[in-house]
Amino acid sequence: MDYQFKDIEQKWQQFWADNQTFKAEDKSTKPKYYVLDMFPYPSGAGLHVGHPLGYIASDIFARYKRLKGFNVLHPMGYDSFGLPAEQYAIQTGQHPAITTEANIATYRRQLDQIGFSFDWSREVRTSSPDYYKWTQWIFMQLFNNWYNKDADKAESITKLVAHFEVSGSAGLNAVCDEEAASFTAAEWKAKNNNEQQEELLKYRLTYLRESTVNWCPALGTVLANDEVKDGFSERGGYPVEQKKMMQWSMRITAYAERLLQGLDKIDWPEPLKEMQRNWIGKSIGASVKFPISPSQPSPEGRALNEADNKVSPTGGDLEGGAIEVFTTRVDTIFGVTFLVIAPEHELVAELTTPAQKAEIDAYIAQTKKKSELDRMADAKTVSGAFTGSYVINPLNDEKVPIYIADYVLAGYGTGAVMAVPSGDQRDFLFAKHFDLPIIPILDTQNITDEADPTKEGKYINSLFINGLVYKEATAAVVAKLEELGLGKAKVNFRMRDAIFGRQRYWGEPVPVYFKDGLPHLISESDLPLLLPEVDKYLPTESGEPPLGRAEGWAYTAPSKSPPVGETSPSHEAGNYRETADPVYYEQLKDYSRENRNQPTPAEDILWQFLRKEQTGFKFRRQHAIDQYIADFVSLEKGLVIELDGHHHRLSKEADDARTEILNHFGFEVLRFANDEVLQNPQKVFEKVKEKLEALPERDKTHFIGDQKVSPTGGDLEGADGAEYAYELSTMPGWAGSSWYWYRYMDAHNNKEFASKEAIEYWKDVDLYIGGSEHATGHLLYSRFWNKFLKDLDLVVEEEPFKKLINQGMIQGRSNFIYRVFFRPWGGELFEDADSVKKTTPPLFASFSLAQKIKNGELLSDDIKELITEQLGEHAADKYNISQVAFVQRSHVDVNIVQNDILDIQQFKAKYLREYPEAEFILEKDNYICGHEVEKMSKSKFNVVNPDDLITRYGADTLRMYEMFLGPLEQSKPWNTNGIEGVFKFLRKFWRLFHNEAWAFTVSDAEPTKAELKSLHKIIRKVEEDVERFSFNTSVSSFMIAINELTDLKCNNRKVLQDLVVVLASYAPHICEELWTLLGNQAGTLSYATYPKFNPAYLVEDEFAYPISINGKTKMNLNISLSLEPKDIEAFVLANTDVQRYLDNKQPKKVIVVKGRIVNMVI
RNA sequence: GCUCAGAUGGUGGAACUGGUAGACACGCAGGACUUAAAAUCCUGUUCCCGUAAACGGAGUGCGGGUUCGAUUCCCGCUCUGAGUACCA
Repeated sequence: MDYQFKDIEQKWQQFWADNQTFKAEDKSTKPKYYVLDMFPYPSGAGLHVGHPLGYIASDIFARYKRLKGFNVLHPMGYDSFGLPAEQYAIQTGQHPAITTEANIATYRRQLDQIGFSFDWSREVRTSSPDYYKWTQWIFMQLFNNWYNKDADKAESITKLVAHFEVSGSAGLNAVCDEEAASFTAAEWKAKNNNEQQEELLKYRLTYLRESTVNWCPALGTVLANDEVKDGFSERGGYPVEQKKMMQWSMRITAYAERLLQGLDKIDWPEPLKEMQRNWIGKSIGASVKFPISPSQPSPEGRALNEADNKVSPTGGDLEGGAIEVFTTRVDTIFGVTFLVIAPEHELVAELTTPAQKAEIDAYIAQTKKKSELDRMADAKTVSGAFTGSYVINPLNDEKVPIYIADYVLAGYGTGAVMAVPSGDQRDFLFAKHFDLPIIPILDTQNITDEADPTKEGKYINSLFINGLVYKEATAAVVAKLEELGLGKAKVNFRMRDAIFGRQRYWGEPVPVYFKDGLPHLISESDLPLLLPEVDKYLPTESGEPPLGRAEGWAYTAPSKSPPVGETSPSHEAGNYRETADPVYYEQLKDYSRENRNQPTPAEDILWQFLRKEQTGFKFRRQHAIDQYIADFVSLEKGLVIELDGHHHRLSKEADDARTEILNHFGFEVLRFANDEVLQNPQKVFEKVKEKLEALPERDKTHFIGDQKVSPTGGDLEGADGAEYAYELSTMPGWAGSSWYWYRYMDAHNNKEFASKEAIEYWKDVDLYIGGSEHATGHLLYSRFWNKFLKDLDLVVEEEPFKKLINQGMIQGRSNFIYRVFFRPWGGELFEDADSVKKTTPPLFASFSLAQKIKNGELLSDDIKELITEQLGEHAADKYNISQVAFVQRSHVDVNIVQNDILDIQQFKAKYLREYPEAEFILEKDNYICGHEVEKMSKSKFNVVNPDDLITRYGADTLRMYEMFLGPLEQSKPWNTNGIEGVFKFLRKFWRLFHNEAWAFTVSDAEPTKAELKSLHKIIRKVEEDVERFSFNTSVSSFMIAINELTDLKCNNRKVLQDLVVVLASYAPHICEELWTLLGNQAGTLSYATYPKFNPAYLVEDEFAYPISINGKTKMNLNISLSLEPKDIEAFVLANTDVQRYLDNKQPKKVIVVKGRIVNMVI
């Protein structure tokens, strides 16, 4: 029978599934090998032809390793939490779990038909409770640990508490928040539980802290740095802004050095390692404190500082009297002529003198207006402002002015730099602009036009380092600074802690509840904390994450009532603490602050009337009451004023519910429409005044201290089994993918994330294949979590992925058609030409004709001639051919184009409605399409679906063709054109086993020398190629081998049987079929033995030496390989043809490389 | 700007440690079979000069260098792609 790929492939896929052929053994005497693919997010679009590229490569490798006698773990699963399913849920109301389930089914079907050798018994899904139970469990371990720098590893929080109890914060070398306080053991013991918890939170490896985050309003969530590209969200491309919020973070910075060092020990692509190094961004330098010159720190400075309700961080006040900078060139300290601090620097207000205040305020206002993008675009213009204050250079006592400028970033180093205009180009430009001195500090420096950052030469103008060279000078300066107690050598990292919370629904719930505003872990026995059902997948009306909608989303304390904590810290007094529901307090505080900072125009106007007690009563705006944020409220009178049309306002019912609750808490609600306020604010103001006068004092009995009303209506007070609200954020997408490779080792364990034995057997991933887009996300976080788990002795390897390969991106190859228009004027087609489009029947010109029309080489008359010639006598009549011709290009579905030739029949059927009565002007009887390489996407009609190709050619052909396309790591455009060649090859291979009548026929004769040579060549070649991941070249070699054996008319059983094993990892279905036809037991091929290469079969006794003259090959001569160079030289020189080339002259020199070449110099 | 990767026929690409540049495949051209088309098979196919062949010349982004010999090593440059960016 001819090669019936469809039947064969279905048969074997069924067989593998039924027999669990690829199930890895948990224990084995064989050596282990772990081949892992980056598991996919199951998107609704299904797989396109680019997705399986890496999977095919890893599958070939896994199958090859099985043949080489390894116990191979080759699993697959789904990274099934994520945004698209949730966005879809928001639009349609369909639960993300249902969408995800459906998408996974599609993925599974598509993966199965490619014939992968995955061990599906170990499948994982990050969104399955069995799985995310352990993601939550690992989160809990992170919460329960801190980083001890002395031990250089994570240690239990109980150990930290023990340290505090014995010696307070003294002698502790920990990675922690900057605000961590110093205290003695006695002070520690004097703290109450909440205060202690608050302090411990500053050390935990996952912690809650107010931090500047990337907020994406369109997605309604924060994003990690690696999820933001150029100021836009990676998913969806929405704008991202900076914002302060209470957020969960992961203290990945604790591992910065280990993450950096580990890169040297793993076999990863260099560019990828480089990206991680840049991301970690280690710079070695020094920190220096510049004492503030005692002249005249502004007395109003402090009063003007709005952030009064914040505790000033240590060292951030004038008592210490110094500004700390970080520099990588401490040797240039004598060249410092000014200091620059970030506009957001905490000392700005205090340093600003009254005389400079206006200028500084204006500058700050100006920078605030600039978006991140503007700031980047503006990089070249110099801007800044003088504060009026000075610091003292500690090494030469010079008075140095302090400026603010936005080229200094608040988030890096200390947010302050010492400016050395002679050595740094930005400082140089700044100095020129503000006319500040520029002092050369090295005798080799040339600073006439620009800064010279050289380290060469000897120091000048630099007191005690004059005459020294760079290394000596740096050491001397650091030593001096240390002596003075004003500086020390310091290492800085660019990497920030990773933001961990997401204000979204479809993710792992954080196993945390809040008590007295502090996070507490739930009990381990309550894991998994299941994702609750919600009515909608949107934020609540008060702006809380979707989980805020879940009913009863609260933790029931397992035993007796927890001790009632102290009331809020004093600096919160006078705020809305007393009216807000304490459970939501922290969150509400953030949202209300955000709202205050972004008032709507109507709010702004109304506020002008209500502020400063103009009504006779004090009003607060964006004030939290219970779970809501009121637009304006008078607490004395209990009057809430609400404006409609604020961005988070939803429906009438919601408003009514809100009014009811507010009434319940003793508030009257007054509502105004935005337009009312905008059109007649005076009238609104009068109404407010009237109402205030009519109202009695508010009844405050609802809010007494921390005695609270539960958000769900139940009464918490003092009862056993009291309820505390759960965290409302969920975990980010990278949580589940940061440890999944361990779950595959022991996927069904319900006692541990994976058993000790399983981890000790499988250890780590030997080969990991995936895209480089995960360089600073998944791959960095995974290394971080792995190191953490290693510190806890839960895993055995420091690095999770020994070898990693990035498969290249498959780009799309779009095809274009060219529509011809005629109209009275020429040039491009604009939108206004719609009428022309509609009234003219579609006429398309083949590619090169279209080019000629575009270039004016083919005019209307020529076109008419072509139409008449190709379409008939009067065909041209329906076009306005007397007018000027021009063309418009549009995408055409690549699936109806083959080798750039358009299938006109299919086109007419497909585009019947869009282009009725379409006509085509052909070249050489074909319609040739234009082409271009673009991203593969639906909108470009260039998506090639693997299903179609499998239907047409089969999975084996697809697998081999994807490999044949080019080197695995290289990005390349998809082009289906060559696939026929691979298909022909497989047919030819099938043919070897069959006679003319397609009957299976093999001979049992002894193989000939030539047959064995071909066979062993390919045995060796595939071995070499697979080991170095050069899959494309082995496909070529297979073709060569089959071509040779076809020429030899080989149907020798021994040769063919080995050949089947060699090809089996590339084209498993056809090989399984032939393997059984050869008389082997079905299904044994996957665990057969790879044939042993025998070099004896490749030994030649002659070699066709290339004979070259002056390096140019002239001819070949067959010479016995037993001849030594001397004899070869004599033999070659004796040859008459050689003599002819030499013109009978004696060559100056003859080079003979045995088995390679003969070269003569004349 | 910085860092990294890359540049070879009409196309995808091969040439592994410096040793016959263009393997393998697509495409194209010609031919066989066929009433015809498809499919299949055969031959040719880097470019230039030459009627064809023999033969000759050029040739791996550009310019130089090392070498008997360079796609491969070194120096300088151009272009393309990726990452990153006032990081002190």
